[in-house]
Amino acid sequence: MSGPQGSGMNIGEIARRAGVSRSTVSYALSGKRQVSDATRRRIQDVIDELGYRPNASARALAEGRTRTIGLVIPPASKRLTHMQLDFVGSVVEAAAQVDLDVLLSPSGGDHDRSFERLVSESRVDGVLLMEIRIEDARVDRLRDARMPFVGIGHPANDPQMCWVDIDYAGLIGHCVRHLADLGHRSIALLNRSPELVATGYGPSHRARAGFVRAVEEHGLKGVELLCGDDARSGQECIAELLANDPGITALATVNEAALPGVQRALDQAGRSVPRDFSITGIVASHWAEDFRPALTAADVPTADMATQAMSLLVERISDPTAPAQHLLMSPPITLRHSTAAAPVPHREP
Amino acid sequence: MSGPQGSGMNIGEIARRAGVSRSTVSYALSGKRQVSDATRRRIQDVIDELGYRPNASARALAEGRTRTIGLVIPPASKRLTHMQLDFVGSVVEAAAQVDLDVLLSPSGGDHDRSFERLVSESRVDGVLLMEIRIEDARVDRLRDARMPFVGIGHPANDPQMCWVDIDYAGLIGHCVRHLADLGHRSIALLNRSPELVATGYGPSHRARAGFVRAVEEHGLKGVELLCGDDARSGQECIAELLANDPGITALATVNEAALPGVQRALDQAGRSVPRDFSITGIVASHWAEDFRPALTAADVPTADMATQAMSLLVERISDPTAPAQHLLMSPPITLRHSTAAAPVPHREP
DNA sequence: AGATGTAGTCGAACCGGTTCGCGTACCGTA
DNA sequence: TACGGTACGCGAACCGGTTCGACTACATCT
Repeated sequence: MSGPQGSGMNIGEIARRAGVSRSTVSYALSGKRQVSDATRRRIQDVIDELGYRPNASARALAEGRTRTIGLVIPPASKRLTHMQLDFVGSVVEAAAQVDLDVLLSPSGGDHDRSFERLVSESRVDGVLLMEIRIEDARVDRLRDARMPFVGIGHPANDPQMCWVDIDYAGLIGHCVRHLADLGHRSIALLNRSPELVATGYGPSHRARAGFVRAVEEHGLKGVELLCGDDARSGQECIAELLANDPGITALATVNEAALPGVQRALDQAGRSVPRDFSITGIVASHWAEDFRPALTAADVPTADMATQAMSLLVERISDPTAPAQHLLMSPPITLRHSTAAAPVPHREP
Repeated sequence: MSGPQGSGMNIGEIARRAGVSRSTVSYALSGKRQVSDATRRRIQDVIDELGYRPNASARALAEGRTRTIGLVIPPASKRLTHMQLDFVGSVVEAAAQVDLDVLLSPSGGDHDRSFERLVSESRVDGVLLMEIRIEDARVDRLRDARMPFVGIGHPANDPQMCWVDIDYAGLIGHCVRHLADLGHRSIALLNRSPELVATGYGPSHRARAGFVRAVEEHGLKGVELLCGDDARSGQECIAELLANDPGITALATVNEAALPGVQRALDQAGRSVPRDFSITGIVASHWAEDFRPALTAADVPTADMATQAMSLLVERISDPTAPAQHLLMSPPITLRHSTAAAPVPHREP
């Protein structure tokens, strides 16, 4: 019934009460050797009666694995985006599916105590690394320590590393093409904050690259906006855009948190979506559906990514020498109601 | 330099290379007994050279504590609110401050494997329990297992339990008084989702109680709205409210996630804030500042709460017999720009 | 000089599991 | 009846730390 905290509740005690040796109890529990039905039942009865659960630390010490993985998240000071939050939730759920626990480590800087504990004290069997920068010292640190890990996102060209990522460049390319097909000639990219971009945040750089390339390919005019990850910044950014570049008729965004502000700025400028202005981008699906009108966008499949990353990690833990795998996900653009044909240009008479 | 994963890197190896016994290395590291400067230096040199870090499981087993706490969060399926997210971040940060790691356990239901592991396998030294319901089996389970824990939120009257919470009833009372002082006579409470309220979610019930009481005290008309935790629901809710009860001139909210929708509904109805309609409530500060106009609201001090909860937990871990403490936080209402004097009633001639 | 104290170190036991090698009882078979 | 195989269980070693008691060498006090 109750927990094993207080009293001397351990495998030896179970063994004593069941009249067998400690090893027999262990085997009865793990099934790694045969134990007679009668004995097993007797042991099980004692266990059920006392509510015994094996001590995790002792087991980890003996087995040489902790049944725990580390999840390295951006530090709390930089507020997590909703997408990241979703991802954390999905990871925890995916881990629970395979009976793994998740240890959280907030680490942006490189010489982080919590991160160091993770890699060097055998606290976890493997690590999921979020918000990887294009040059990222933590990747080297993990490799150095021979700690199995999978990146959520990927650094610059590193074929030995295992990761799952979203194809920001390709997806933004699709968004641009979609807008071009609708007749838009001048469009903007709403990117993340200048600080984040400056640290070499992969998705921002790749979104930019995809944008520049696609804009060129379709012969469009393109403007990139660096915008803080909050509604206020979004409002300011878009207000400024509309003032300076009134010819812009569409927006592709990778900055979800700014969306409420985008909406306000458009409202204030009297631009109605999608009649006067189209919006699309890469957005977690519930944000897309929270927007009015619902956003036509590439829905980030956070749950999928988490599951994939987890199974990659599990595989990597069981066989660290296996060849590295990369998964570049490219979810389709879901058509909703925020994009439409470009407005007919207002010609001066 | 590198980590201790691969090779036989343990305290015995350090001892051998430094030419001392294992216990001496242990004492040199912990400082629990005197070790001569010369020896200590020699040991430290070896450690630095090899990059040794003690194995966490072994240490936990020997010391009888894991230096890890569990954070029980609502399951991922129910999307976490921004406030909860903030809180998770703050907790992790507060834990890092005192060199504790955080193990995440998503658990809403009662017979959760991950939760059970937490309480019964000695995986953590203590637990922080989020989203406590008014009747909550997990509280009993933790007490049963003699696991030190602190609630974020509190169940019905339970003086032995240790918790930190926000004074929803009192704060909503303050909000109502603030609105009454401004001359509003008909106001609404924007509460959380019907499902959540049905499960006996404390804050919702206490907010309701505080609202009902204050409305009565000030002789106002009050309407309670149960509203899903997302912008869409917020929009529908408020649209309906404005249609059915056009006399309502102000809103107190405990539902942050619905705010963007609230804004849209008011815009569509042509009500301008704060001229035609006032809004206040209990809101994480950055949401309050993301709103336009910025919200006059009681800012939830998530970082504070996390720090307080953490220190309570640390204390409880070191002395489980200490008397239980409760902390009912009541942050002041920050005056911003979303409330103003009630509009002059439109009299029919 | 002998008694006393103290700083520094060692060896062994312990934390609570897992795993390996071996012994024994019982089975069927030659 | 002797033999080999199998099913079952035991004891001991091990995982990598911490901690306690004891021992040594040397300084101090009387």
